[in-house]
Amino acid sequence: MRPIAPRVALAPDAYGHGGRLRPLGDDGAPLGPAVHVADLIAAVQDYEATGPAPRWVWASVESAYAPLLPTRVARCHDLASVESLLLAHEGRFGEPRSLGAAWARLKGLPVPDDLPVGVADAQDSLFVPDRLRLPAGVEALDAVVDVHADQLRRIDTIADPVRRSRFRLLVAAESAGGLVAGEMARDGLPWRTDVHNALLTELLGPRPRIAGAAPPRIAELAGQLHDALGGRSFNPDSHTQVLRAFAEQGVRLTSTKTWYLRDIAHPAAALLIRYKELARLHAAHGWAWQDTWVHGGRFRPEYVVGGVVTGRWAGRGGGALQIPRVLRGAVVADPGWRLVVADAAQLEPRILAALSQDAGLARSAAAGDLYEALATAAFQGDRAKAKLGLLGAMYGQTSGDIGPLLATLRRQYPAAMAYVEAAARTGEEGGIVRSRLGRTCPPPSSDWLDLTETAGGGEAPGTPTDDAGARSARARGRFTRNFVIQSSAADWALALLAALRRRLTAFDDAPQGRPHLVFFQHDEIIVHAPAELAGHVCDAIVEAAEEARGLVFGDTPVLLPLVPTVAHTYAEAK
DNA sequence: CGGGTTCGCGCC
DNA sequence: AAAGGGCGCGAACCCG
Repeated sequence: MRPIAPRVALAPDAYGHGGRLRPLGDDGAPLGPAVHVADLIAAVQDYEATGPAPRWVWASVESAYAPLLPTRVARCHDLASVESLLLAHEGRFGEPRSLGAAWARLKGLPVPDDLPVGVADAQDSLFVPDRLRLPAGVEALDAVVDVHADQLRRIDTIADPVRRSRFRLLVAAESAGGLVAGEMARDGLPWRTDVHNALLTELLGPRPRIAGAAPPRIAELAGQLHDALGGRSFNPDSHTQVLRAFAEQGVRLTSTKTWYLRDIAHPAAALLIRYKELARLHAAHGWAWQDTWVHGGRFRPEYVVGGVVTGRWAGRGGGALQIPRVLRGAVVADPGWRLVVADAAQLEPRILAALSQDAGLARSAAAGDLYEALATAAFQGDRAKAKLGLLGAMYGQTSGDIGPLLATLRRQYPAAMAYVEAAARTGEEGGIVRSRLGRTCPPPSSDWLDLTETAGGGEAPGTPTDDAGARSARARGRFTRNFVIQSSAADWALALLAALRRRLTAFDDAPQGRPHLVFFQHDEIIVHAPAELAGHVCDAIVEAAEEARGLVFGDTPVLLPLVPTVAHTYAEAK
């Protein structure tokens, strides 16, 4: 018999199917000795099935959860993810986050760098245990126990009880995100290669027999482009050659950006726009992409939880978070199954309303269409202006005719505007800002010039150095201004994912099959579910969104609606 | 020749 | 319709 424990530290063996476990209390202190089990999956299943499921404490999803899948666990504490959150919170942004690095810091030993991401996938010589970066002779489980206790202690040092409990929520949500990411990477997104091929053939012509050859439609456009620009041969993919070809026709371009080309009267401009569209589709999501990334009817990208400083996820390989709209018809539910697609409408302005507690903006955010309500209240019913102004306020836009819109917002929604402007000022002055749950932005660094040096350098106003310093200060102000909103939106989305994942486990034993998350992109999710359960999944989504709102923002009138649609294909849902 | 940078565009 | 924030990625390009 095993002891009941609120937490269990887990470390798989370097080889084989066994591993070591150690029961822990909620304070991280061991409740008993470490035990070795020959069958780690069976041991984990036993814990999960009998008694309250513990919180598994492990080095990382990659090292500990991936080997367990498809066995699922209810909750975990992911040391690598939490180490990142804590380091940033402590003002030590970017230090190595592996178990070995955290352990070495704790013991006052030289800290190893993290291995670059993706290396283990490319090189067989790098086993998962090596990625932990522990010195030889140190038991992984002992390091897990020590680092975990230290992390709990560091969390406890957050003095303000509200901030401390929010940070604990962030830790739990980030860890749950790791579970979701691991599961989604394994399950994959349903992807119909026949539909994808039909779409490609329709747009590009038949797949070229010779690898590397341009598809017919692209070759044809390249020919027309040459003819339109004087017949001289040039590479339409080359920025500089395109500029030169246009110049030879007497058209001086400063850029080959699509939006810029739209205003160019020369007939070659429209051809180039179309060429670029199709060439990009072919290069980024064409047949070669499909060969690499789609197998067995599933697109299997990797997700990197917390891969973006704001807490958004990043993708690794395959452009998981950039599926082009024209290809969304290829995402099709299996026969007898449905896609439940849900996205959070107008999430970021709603997050601003909740963060700033601006009474007027909150009233608008209590409505179904925030921009419409905002327009009625302050912009004479002009929805476009309301949207433009609010987006400009959140992103720090200064150009265009936005000045009067910002002035209106400042007058009508002083608390909301003060909130983003305070964040911008903090960033300009070199300070740091945090999300609602405590995710911390990076300090000024190589990306932004050293502001203090510029400010204190005795430069006269108007010198080039001063201009550059001021420009970079404003750039960082725009970053921190957006950070507080984008990262708090990510907090909510992460809490939502965790809540939804937990609700979906209620259907784990459904005879038709288990509904599962197959896609997550910032403010949008897709659940693949048996048709009979799609309605229940919709309910679970709505409830999870509501739970996340309460967890992250407490009692707020601001709605953060997540609207589910049941569909056969992703394209249909939008 | 390979690695790093720039540009442009896909997504939110 | 773009512009402000955040990304990944591919092709071209630059450099040692």
